[in-house]
Amino acid sequence: MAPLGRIPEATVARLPLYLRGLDAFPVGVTATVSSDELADLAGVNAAKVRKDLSHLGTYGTRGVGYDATFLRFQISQALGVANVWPVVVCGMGNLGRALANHTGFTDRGFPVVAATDSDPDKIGTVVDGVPVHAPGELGDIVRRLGVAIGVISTPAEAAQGTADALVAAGVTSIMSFAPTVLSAPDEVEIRSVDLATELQILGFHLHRDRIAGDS
Amino acid sequence: MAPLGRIPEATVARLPLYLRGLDAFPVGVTATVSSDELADLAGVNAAKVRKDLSHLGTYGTRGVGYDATFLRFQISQALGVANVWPVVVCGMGNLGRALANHTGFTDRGFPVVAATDSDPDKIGTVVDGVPVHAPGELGDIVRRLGVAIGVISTPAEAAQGTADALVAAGVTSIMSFAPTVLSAPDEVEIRSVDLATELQILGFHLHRDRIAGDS
DNA sequence: AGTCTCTTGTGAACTCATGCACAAGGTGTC
DNA sequence: GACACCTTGTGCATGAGTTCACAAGAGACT
Repeated sequence: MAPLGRIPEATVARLPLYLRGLDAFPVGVTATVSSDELADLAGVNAAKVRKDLSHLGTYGTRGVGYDATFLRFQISQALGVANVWPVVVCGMGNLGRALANHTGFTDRGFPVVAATDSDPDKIGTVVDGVPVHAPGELGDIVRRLGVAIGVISTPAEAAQGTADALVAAGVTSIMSFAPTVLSAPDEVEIRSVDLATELQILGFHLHRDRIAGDS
Repeated sequence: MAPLGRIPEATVARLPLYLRGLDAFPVGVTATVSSDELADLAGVNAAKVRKDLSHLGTYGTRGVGYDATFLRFQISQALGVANVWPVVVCGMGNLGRALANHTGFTDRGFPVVAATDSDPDKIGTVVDGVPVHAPGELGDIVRRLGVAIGVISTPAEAAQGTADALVAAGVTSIMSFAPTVLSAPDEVEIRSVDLATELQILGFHLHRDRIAGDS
């Protein structure tokens, strides 16, 4: 009903999952997919799928399901997948190098076009096709290569400075792996992924289960 | 008031952030921290901090704040941080290698004690102190080394098989980086982190802002 | 046409989480 | 001891997100 109202954050976070699930259907072949099937493919439940898709104004066919091709188009449209957003990786440690070389990024429209690192031995080299520059050149890189997203994989101490440099260069989307809080203007979108924190959450449940077992 | 009731999931997810924030206070020195300060350190607001801590039955002192040392102890207790949970990394590609070598894991009580990979050239080698085994040995590794958590950093195609093997070996906590949905029994806790999905969410906002700008 | 079966789209209840606002209860000062 | 000043702990209102349940439609078969 709402052709393009505000899409809830929770829905936005699931749209990529649906898109990923639709990869199970070959392109060019007409096929229909029900909310039930898509729910399985995305790992959520059917009611959520239907409500989420209703926010896109996507119309499935009652009694039949959704046309897989058209649905893919609709979700791609909403997510802006057609765009290509160049990425710069800041901090070429173990994690940074893995990210720079991550094929899943380029495949989905997020080519890593450059990297920065403070190690003089790395500056000027090309790692897996990605040129490594000095942190001071960040502003220049962003402007020259049209970088839209900055990935921070520096040590925690350097993270805020890196974020500041990215913001100063006009980057408004940041994904950080540094285990620290970053401050930035409101218009800058920051997604923070702390791997150790994720493990601690798993650890909490293990701990709880063990206590529950000791009865 | 509630010495140990059920702690809401949202609170559990923030406890590691508080713990991380408390690192700003030196151990052994008595210091007090207010909910306001801790909120800044963890990147949330003060009301949330107080409500979260109230779930632990933690008592701060009105007019003063929380004793940093005691608070650290309380949160550590709740999270079960005293325990050490050995981790096995499945899939030693770029990402797997970075994870196996990630100091943040060992530092927080999650030592990577072994890894698996299907590449015959890697099997039998030791990468950054972590021995690499064949996937078939997974069950044996888990039992022998007391592995509590499995990290899946294999390609998507191999992820489900790896998860099945982990579950069969008795692992009930899995962290997956594979871009696919994993199925497992209910008692198994799975945390899925898809890096490309995270970028797509950032991309959505960039896309939206660009459209909003074109007016 | 009528009926049966299927699946969407959505109103409504419900759960979970957030944020406000303030009383309760400490500390320190005069 | 009284008073001023803090900061916690929490009741309550608000909001976001999830789930249920079912009417409304679309196709298929007779």
